[in-house]
Order: sequence, then structure tokens, then C-alpha cells
Amino acid sequence: MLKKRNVMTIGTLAKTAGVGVETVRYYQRRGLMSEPEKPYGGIRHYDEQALARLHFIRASQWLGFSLDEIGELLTLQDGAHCDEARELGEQKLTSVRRKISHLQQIERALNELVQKCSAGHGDVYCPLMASLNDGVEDATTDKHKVR
Amino acid sequence: MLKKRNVMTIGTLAKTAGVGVETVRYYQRRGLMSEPEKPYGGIRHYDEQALARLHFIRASQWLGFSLDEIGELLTLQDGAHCDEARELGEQKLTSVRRKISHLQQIERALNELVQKCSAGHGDVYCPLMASLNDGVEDATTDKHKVR
DNA sequence: ATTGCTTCCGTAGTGAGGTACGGGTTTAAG
DNA sequence: CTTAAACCCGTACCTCACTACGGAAGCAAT
Repeated sequence: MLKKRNVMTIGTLAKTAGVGVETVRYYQRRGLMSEPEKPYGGIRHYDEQALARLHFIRASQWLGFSLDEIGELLTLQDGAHCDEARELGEQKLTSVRRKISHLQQIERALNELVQKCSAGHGDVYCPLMASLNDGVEDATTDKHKVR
Repeated sequence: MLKKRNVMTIGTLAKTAGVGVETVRYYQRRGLMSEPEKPYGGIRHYDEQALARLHFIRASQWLGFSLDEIGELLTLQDGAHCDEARELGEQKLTSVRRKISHLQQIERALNELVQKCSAGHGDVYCPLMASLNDGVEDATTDKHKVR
């Protein structure tokens, strides 16, 4: 007797993977997961592959890939496209590094402003506000778009 | 004769500040800028204060403040609320630091994966893909929500 | 058999920060 | 005087990743 191992409903699948039912359905609509055929009049069941797919998606998301990019990664699943996968990884790495250095600039500027505020100053005057009014002295004088 | 210095239309104002006209109008709707009274049947004009306000908003945004937070900062404009402003700055600083360290974890994980891919490996197998399938070994074994 | 939780399915709403559209008025240039 | 820009205004739409809603039907326990 073949025990169909770990057959799950969508609810169980979602809970096991730590996502919401709606999220699974959303991934299906996005084409990131397939919808299993449903036995006539009944309820779809999901197996470990579906669970693995969900894990794949969440792991990729954690690395900063968007759902569109994850769709692309999924087409490289067979392991025969390592170069393409690495390329995507490298692009993401570059963008992560850009974000880090942008945030570090902000960190420096903000830290300086907060320090100045903390160092008690005499009168009715706030260094932080003053800087916001005059333009924050961007540490590297490097103009960045906000978005 | 008083020369009303630098009276601008919304278009000039926007261009000078480097934002779109629609953006200025959007800030007005959000209550971050006031709409000057318009001379009967005519076109509103904006002065240097409006421009300064726009600079304030962009500087604050650059530091990572949301438009809601900027609204709050703007109520502290008189310089008499330095403590509150500093408090907001410190909170933002904390959140910026959290983002940086999160991104640094990602940077480490992604870098490792990309390195492994680059180090030529024999057969049809991709270390990056394998990690996505098995779960990325999060450097600090610290579970993060993706959002 | 009745209650009550799931599932199924489509559609719509959220939040952030805008951007675009369309129709009507001004104003400046030629 | 005519035309082209620029302004006014409200409303709708955009991205991203979900999340919520509502009604019908299935399934599990009492």
C-alpha cells in the first residue's frame, strides 16, 4: 500500500511553510506555483514538492529577489543554467551593496545630527532642524535620488 | 519699490527644487505644503519659503523619513522642540542601522553563493540553486520575516 | 443532522509615494 | 489674434506583495 506521503490541503501547506493561504493562491496566480488538478468536486492536495517550491520562494525573497526575478530563477531550476543563476545573483549582490553604502551615508549624516542635538546647545535652536532647512551636508557630496 | 523677490509659479518652483509639478501638488494634498491663495481668477505664486519647504522635505526624505514623519517634523519647526526632533532622529537612526545589518547578512549569504558558483564545479549542479532549494544558510541562523 | 471550520473562486482593497489624464482657463510670444 | 505653453483641478492609475471579502460548497466532529 502506497502511502501518499504528506498529502496536504492548501491550509496545511501554507501553515507548514509559514505563509498565509492567500499568499499561496497569490503565488499560483503569479505563476510561481502550479495549481494541482482537483479531484472531481473536491479539494486540491499538495505534496512535498509544493512545499519545497514555497521554501525556494521564501529563501529567494530573503536574498532580495522580487517575485518576478524568482519566476526567472525558477526557469533555471534544472541546474543546467548555473551561469545564468550566478549572473542574477551577482546583479542582486551589486544592488544590495549599493543599498548598504547608501544607508551607511545616511547613517553617518543622521548620527552626526543627533550627536549635535545631544551636545546641549544654548538657545532656541535645533541643529537637526537647521540642517534639514539648509540641506543635510551629505557626507560624500554625492547627490542621490530619494527613490 | 519692493521687489517681491523670486516669485514663482508652481512649475518654476518644482523645477528649481528638482521635483515634478504633480509632486508639489501631492505634498499640498498631504498637508506638507500650503496652497497659496490665488489672485482672483489667476495663478498661484510661490516664494522662497515654499522652496525652502520643498528642500526640507527632500532632505528629510533622504534621511529616510516617511512623508508622515516629515509632517511630524514640520510641527517642530520653531526650533523649540529640539528634544522631540532628536528623539525622532534617534529612532530613524536605529531603524537605518537595523536595515544595514539585515542587508549585510544578505550580502554575506549572497556573496558566498556566488563565489561557490564561480568556483567551477564538475557536473550538472548549481550551488546557488541548491541552496535556494534547501534553504539558504542564513549566516546568523536568525529568522527574518521578508517584509 | 447540525454546527462550524476549510476550501474554492473571483474581485477588490491596502500602503507609500507618487505619476498620468483630461478638460478647462490663463498668460506669454509671435 | 492666434497659438502654444503653463496652470488649475479632480480623479484615476501605477508598483509590489499581499490581504480581505463574500458566497457557495465540502468535510470533520458531535
